[in-house]
Amino acid sequence: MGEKAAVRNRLLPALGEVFRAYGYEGASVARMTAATGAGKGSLYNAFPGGKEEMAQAVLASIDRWFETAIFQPLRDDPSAPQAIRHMLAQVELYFESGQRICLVGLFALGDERDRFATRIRAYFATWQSTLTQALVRAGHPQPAASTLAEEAIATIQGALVQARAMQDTTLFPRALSRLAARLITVSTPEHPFVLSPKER
Amino acid sequence: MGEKAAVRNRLLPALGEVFRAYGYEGASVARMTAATGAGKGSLYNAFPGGKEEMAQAVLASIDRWFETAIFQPLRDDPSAPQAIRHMLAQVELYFESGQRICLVGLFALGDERDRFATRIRAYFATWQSTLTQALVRAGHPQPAASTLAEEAIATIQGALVQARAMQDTTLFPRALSRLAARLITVSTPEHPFVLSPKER
DNA sequence: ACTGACCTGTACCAATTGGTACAGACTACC
DNA sequence: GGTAGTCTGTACCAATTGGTACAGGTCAGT
Repeated sequence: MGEKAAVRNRLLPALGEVFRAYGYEGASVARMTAATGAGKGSLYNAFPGGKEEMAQAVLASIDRWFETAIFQPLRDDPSAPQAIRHMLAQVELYFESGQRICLVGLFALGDERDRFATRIRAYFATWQSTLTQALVRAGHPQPAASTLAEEAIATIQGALVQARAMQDTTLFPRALSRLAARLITVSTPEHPFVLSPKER
Repeated sequence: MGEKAAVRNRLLPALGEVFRAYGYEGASVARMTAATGAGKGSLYNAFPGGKEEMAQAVLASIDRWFETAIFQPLRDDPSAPQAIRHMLAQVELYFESGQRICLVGLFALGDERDRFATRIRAYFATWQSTLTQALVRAGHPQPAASTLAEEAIATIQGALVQARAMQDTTLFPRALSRLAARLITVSTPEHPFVLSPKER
C-alpha cells in the first residue's frame, strides 16, 4: 500500500523544519518526535534507514516542490519573463520573506554535503540551467544568461544568510526585487539590450 | 600572564575548522581534542566555559582578522578602489577560493544564531558600513553605495554556498571578479556614473 | 468474528555527549 | 632546591545519542 508513503508525507514538513533549525547533526530523534508528535516507533517504521533516510526524503520532497513550482514553469511557460517573475514570487513565499532558510544550502555548507552530494548538486544545477533557459527566451544573450542565472542563485542564497544574520525581515524581499530588475529586461529579439525599468 | 591567552590562540585555528566542518552542534569535544591534539584537560583549562566559550573565542578571532585585514583598509586606505580590490583579494585568500566556508554565515543559519546574535550581526553590519564608506569614496552616489555593499556581501556569502554545493572550485573566484567589475568604477567626483571597464 | 498485516508507544541498548575531579607533571620565582 | 601555581592526561559522571525489540493496538479483507 501507499499507506506508509502517506505517513511519510505527513511527517516530512515537520522533519524538514527540524533539519532546518538544527542542521543534520543537531537534528536528534528526540527533537523529531517532539516536532512531529509521532513516537519513535512510528518514525523508524516510516523511515527504516533512520536519520539519513529522513534527510533524503526531506531533500527529495524539496526537489519535488521546486520542480513543479519553479523549474517546470521556467521551462514551459510561454512567457519567459512571467515565469521568472513567478519564480521570484514563489521563492519569496517559500522562504517566508527570508525568515526560513534553504535546507539544501545549509547541507551544502557542512560535512553532510558529501553524504547528499548528488542531490545537492542537482538542486543547484537544475535551478541554474532552467533559469538560464528562461533568461535566453526572455531576450538575454546566451553566455550572459548563464552568468546571470548563477549570480541570481548566489544572490538568493546569500540574501537568506544575510537576512538571518541581520535579523532584518525587509532585506530578502528587497534583494528579490532588485533581482527582478536585473533579470527581466524590456528588450525585444531585435534589440536585446539589458535595460532596467529605471533607465528607459 | 598572557600564557593562557597564548594557549587559546594556539588552539583557535583548529577549533575554528571543527566548527566550520560540523557546525555548532556537531562540534563534539572528541573532535576538538582530535583536531587540536590537546587533551580534554587542556581544552577546559583554556576555555572554562566549554563549547560556548570556544565558539565565542573563535568568532572573536574572526572578527579581529576581518577588522585588521579588511575593515580598517576600507576605512583608512587613501585609495578607496585599491582598498576594495584588496578586500576582494583577501576574501579570496581567506575562503581559499571558495573551498572554505564562512563560519559566521553558517552560525547565522542555525539555531545557534540567537546565542551569538550580537557578534554575528556586528560582523555583517560592520562589513556593510565600511564597504559602503569605501564605495562612496570611490565615487558611487550615497544611496546606491549602501545597496551595492549589501549586494556584494550577499553575493560573497551566496557564492560560498553555491561553490560548495556544486563542488566547483572556479565558481567563487569568478563571482569575485564579477564583483570587482561592479564595485570599482572609473568615475570621477564630477562624473559619478557607474561604468564597467568593458563599457568605456 | 477471525485473521493477518501494519502501526506505534515503551523499554531497552551500547556508544557518545558535554562536563567535572583530580593526581601528577611541569614551570617560574625566590 | 623548595614551593606555589599552572598545566594536562585519565578516570569518571549523568544525560543524551541513534537505533532495536517487541508487545499490544488498529484496521482491512474475508
